Amino acid sequence: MRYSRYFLPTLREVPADAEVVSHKLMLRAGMIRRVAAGIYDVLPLGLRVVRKVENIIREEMDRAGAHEVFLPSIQPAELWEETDRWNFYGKELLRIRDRHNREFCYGPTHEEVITDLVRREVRSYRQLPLNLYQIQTKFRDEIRPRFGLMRGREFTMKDAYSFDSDRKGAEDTYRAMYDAYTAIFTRCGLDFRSVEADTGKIGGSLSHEFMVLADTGEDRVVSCHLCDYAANLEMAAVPPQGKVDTSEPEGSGPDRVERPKNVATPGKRTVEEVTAFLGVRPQDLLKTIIMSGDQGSIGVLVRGDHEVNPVKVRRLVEDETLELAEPETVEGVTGAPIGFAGPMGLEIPLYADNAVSHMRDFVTGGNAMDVHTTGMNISDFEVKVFDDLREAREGDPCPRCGGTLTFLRGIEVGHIFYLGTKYSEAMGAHFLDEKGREKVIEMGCFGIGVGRTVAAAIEQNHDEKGIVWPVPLAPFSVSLLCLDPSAPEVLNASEKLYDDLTASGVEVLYDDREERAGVKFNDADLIGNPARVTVGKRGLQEGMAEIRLRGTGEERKIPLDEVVAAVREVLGQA
RNA sequence: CGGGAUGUGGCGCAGCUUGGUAGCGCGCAUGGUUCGGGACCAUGAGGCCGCGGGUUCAAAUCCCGCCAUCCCGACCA
Repeated sequence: MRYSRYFLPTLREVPADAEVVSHKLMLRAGMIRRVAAGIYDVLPLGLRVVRKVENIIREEMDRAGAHEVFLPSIQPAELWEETDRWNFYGKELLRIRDRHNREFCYGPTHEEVITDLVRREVRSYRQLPLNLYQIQTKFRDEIRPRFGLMRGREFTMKDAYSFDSDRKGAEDTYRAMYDAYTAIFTRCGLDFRSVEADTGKIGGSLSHEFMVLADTGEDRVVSCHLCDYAANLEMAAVPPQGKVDTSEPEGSGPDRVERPKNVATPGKRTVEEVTAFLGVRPQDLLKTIIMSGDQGSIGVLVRGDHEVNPVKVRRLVEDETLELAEPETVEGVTGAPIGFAGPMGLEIPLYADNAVSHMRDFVTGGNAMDVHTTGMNISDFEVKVFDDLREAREGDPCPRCGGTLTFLRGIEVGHIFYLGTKYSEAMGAHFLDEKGREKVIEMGCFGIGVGRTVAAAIEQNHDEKGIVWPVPLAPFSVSLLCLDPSAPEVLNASEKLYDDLTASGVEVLYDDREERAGVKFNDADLIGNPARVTVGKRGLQEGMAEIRLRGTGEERKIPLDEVVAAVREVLGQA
């Protein structure tokens, strides 16, 4: 591609509304432009990268036996009413009406549409298993779009939906997709981990996320330093330390040494304030967190130095709607403003983290303004269930092998789910098995954020000068710089190299512009193609061009007629 | 949705406090000199100052309303 005829508007200065590096660099490198909040134009250079990711995905999905389809972006409300998601998906679902005033939405995901297709066409076990995927634009009206393609409202996603005749088949499919995802992100040249994940609103019971590791990632990942255990922080299990122990403390009963005693703690609400004021350690304090949801309010008890993990609570209580309670709710339940809640005398069910069972003579809120209670013990209130309810911390033991957990940051680029029959049941997707019995189809769904993968690749691979593309994702393999197009010998040598490289199948961005050398060098660094070939008067006097690697900065002089071979060699190993 | 901030040529910003009809850097165009890491000189094009209303002889500047965008929290690929 001749730069002089290409649409590649690079920017010297960073637009003020970009925050993260990938967003800044995609704007500066002329890959994307903003149209509205969370909605972008993808320019030719950006599209080349997007296509590389898509093609890798296609090849691996096809290899895994999936078939590509193209589904509507506009979907009728009736389908969403069948699964009740028309009600539950909330404001994130962009709803629209057509001229007949019929209700539609712009698809944020395609379970309904695909299940509708399959239920109409599949009636025999002989047609299963079936795995259909799409690479298309979806729209989620995010509360807060940000970070460019990382979290847009309109975005390109690969979604695969699998249909199996039984649970075992579905699990086989799940494993096949897991392997395909591993192959995809490996081929993209990215440093990633697969982690155990929460299934969230999509539902289902088995789930992994694929995380590209980057310090700037929004997600926290825990990983064992000994075994291959890895999980999203919100999923990371904390093994109980010793047996859950709710025995009475020594000297219990009427002649117990410590009795609950109220103390004045004016204005002391946080763990730090209370422990400092009373001169106790954070682990001697019991935090009482009020959560409320559709099924009412509950109290969650964790040690003062621990944090509640809401995902674990929701799963234990089986109420997906549980959230941290509003201040008014807390006052209603405890009779005190936030900061003074305690378990004693509360009339809501109490769930406690395992570690709480080992606490003795601790401090809690006094359920009254400016009051805390000391000398508390578990026998002073009734805990419904002890379970793992807290967030894992760096240094916690691994739930699988007893190793030590470390924390990483990652960007979620893929998510795979075993769905079970949630959608097939709601929508009546049945088939007849070999014995003629009607059964419900087992489903799975498997997503990859294409644009986000591109952004994540940049987050993981850049320096102060610009992008440093992994070879498989680079828009072009080589930036060929003609430093002096007005000098015939330089121009001729450059043109010949461009022709030769192109003829040998190398993707070349040929900078033939009338620009100063510095401009070309800087644009090449910004765009980040893996190799750079420079042709200038200086080298040409010795019959040489220079070849330089974007990643390492390694540079060599190569005789003109050996450049093509050298480039191919370098790309193979870069 | 709550909290914070910002809207001025394509990009980055100043001007606003103290109203007098818009300026700087980059980019763009033309000519010249340059030419291996974002050149220099000269000339020039380009702006409903986010939108609407109000105050005033006069509004980018003061007042009111709206819109848009960005940042921090709850969602997700």
